[in-house]
Amino acid sequence: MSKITIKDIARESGVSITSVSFILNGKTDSVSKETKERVLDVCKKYNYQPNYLAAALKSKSTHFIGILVPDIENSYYSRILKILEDIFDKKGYSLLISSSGYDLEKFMGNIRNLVSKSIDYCIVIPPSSFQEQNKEELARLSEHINVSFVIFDRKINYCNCPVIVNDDIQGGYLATNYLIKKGHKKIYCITGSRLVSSSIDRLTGYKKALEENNIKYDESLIYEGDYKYADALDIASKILKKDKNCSVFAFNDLMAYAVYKVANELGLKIGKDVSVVGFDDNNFSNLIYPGLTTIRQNVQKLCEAVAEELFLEDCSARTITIEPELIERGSVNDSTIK
Amino acid sequence: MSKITIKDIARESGVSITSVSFILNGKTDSVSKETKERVLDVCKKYNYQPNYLAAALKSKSTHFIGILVPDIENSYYSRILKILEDIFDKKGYSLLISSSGYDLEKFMGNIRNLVSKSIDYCIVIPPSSFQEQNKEELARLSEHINVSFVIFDRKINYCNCPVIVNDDIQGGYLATNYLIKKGHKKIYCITGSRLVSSSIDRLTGYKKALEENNIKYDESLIYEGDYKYADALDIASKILKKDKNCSVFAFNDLMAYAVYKVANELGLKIGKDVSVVGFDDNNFSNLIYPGLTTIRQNVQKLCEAVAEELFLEDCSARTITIEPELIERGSVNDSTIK
DNA sequence: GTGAAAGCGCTAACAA
DNA sequence: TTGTTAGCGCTTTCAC
Repeated sequence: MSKITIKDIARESGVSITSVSFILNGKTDSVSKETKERVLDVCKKYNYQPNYLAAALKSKSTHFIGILVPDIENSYYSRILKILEDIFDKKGYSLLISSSGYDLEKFMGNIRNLVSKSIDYCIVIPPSSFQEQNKEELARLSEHINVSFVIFDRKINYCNCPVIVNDDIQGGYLATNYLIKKGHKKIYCITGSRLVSSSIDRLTGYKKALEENNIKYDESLIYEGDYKYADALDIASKILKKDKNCSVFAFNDLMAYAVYKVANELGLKIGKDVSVVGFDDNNFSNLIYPGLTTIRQNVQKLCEAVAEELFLEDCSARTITIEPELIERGSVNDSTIK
Repeated sequence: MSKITIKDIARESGVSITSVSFILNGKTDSVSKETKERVLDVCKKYNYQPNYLAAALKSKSTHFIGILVPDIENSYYSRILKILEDIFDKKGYSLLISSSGYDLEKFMGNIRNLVSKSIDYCIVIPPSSFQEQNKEELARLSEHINVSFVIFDRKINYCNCPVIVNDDIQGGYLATNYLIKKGHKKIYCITGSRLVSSSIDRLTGYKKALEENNIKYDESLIYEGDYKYADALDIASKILKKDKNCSVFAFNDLMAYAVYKVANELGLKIGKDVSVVGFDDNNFSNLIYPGLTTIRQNVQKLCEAVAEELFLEDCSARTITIEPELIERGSVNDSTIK
């Protein structure tokens, strides 16, 4: 019942604690083979599990990585968590996940909480409400403690740490250019909040594609959404009622689904009457009918970059950008072959 | 830079370590107000964060709760994680999440890993491959260590710990009865693996509803799926090609989406030509067109029950069952008013 | 090749 | 009301 310790193992195998510790930690150069085997046998016999805490206390390394996401339930973040868990598991690290729920207060509290748990590293996806003023607290934290930070998925350039993001400009460009090549010239946008960098960048990419194709940018085609389904429903309704044969670039898949819904209700066919391109490539985008053509961020690469930068332990400010790709499915009609 | 400790605080405020410890832990009865204030000031000044690890090592309680889920990315599990995180956060516990990926080996390895991290409690959602033979190892683990286990979401009655599950029999009954009341008599089923308890129970509920309504059970209407989308596509295709105006009870929403997809491809309308009821109420089921009528497990209640049972620390075997509800949307036609 | 011993930062008797 | 002190289980230096 009572947990057995390294002391018990040492006593049972008739060696010192030191030897047991060495054997368990692979520092086996200075230990005879017989001793090693005997100790290992005893460990197995008693099903000995070293106390991680005590080891961490002494060695100053918990092998815990804290990660702050706005919302675990969001499939985009849960995908990231899964990949990161996989990557770090292989390196012997455990993830301490904290869901800050888009709330800034909770977010800062969660950081403090993680830090007090002696994490070695910290991956931060800040809520969109994260502002310049919070930089200071983050900086103070990382100064007072011995934790390397990395910012992920949000272009925040005023923190003294690496920032890893998707190339949203390129994503916006890819989506728009695809629609143009399919013969669409009048392309509506449903953006996210026009204050957040991802949305700003996607729009920049949109404009770039138009420009390259000599299409004039028309502000009246741009509708500001908030990356949520509900609001996008209203916007889609406005667009489709005005313009039954339109093409829409939704700045995330969720809002693209709203276009599907409204089109269905109006008896319009996606991929024939109306064309939609999304952004994210949610799991569902391949299940829906017709499949949603969308921009896929290279989440795997993004996560690998996070791990790489983190272990560099170089907290100078820099931005790493990962290229997205276009996933072609059936939600866009080809009006060049009409 | 170097982390400051309770010792530093004691020295700076001119009191003993004990007093600081007491003040920080709210055992303030035996400390004068002035001392308390002084110490607190010093703590704030130096931005002191107590070392959680050292405290845990001494007090034998880490306030970590381990949780094993088959797959973080699955929205059903990520929903559970979010709710559990919320519940336990309020009680001052942090979740150590482990994704076992449906693989039994990895699952058992993860349990051992969590245990070595000195978790206080452990919530287990076993992979479906979890078998009687693993009971022993689980039992051995919980014997050698001081961790209370709870099994969640899987009816495994041979472990010596509480089991919290949704009432799948009732769920199956609710879905089937609803279809019957809408005038459907010939109801196809796409089940999960007929070896897992959830699937067995849902089918039991299905039969119960038929019986109550004097409809004969017809084995040829039952198709065994595996809770995945891809396979369900084939099954849906078989069913719909044979029977264009049918009604289907899919044992989860994902497989219901497959019915949508196939119906769309065949030019059949869900909610008019073909009727579907799902199970789970995924986020997406309200976004799809038409909305999917489905069975919603009361995840909140399920999670609350988990917390409650866990803290009871009574590891006697018992099963707690939570009632689901039917969410009516537009995927079933009313053939009584034809 | 092996072991004694110091100490990581904290808690909580016990003493004063 | 406050301080002294003995550990928690482990790592690691240094001596044998």
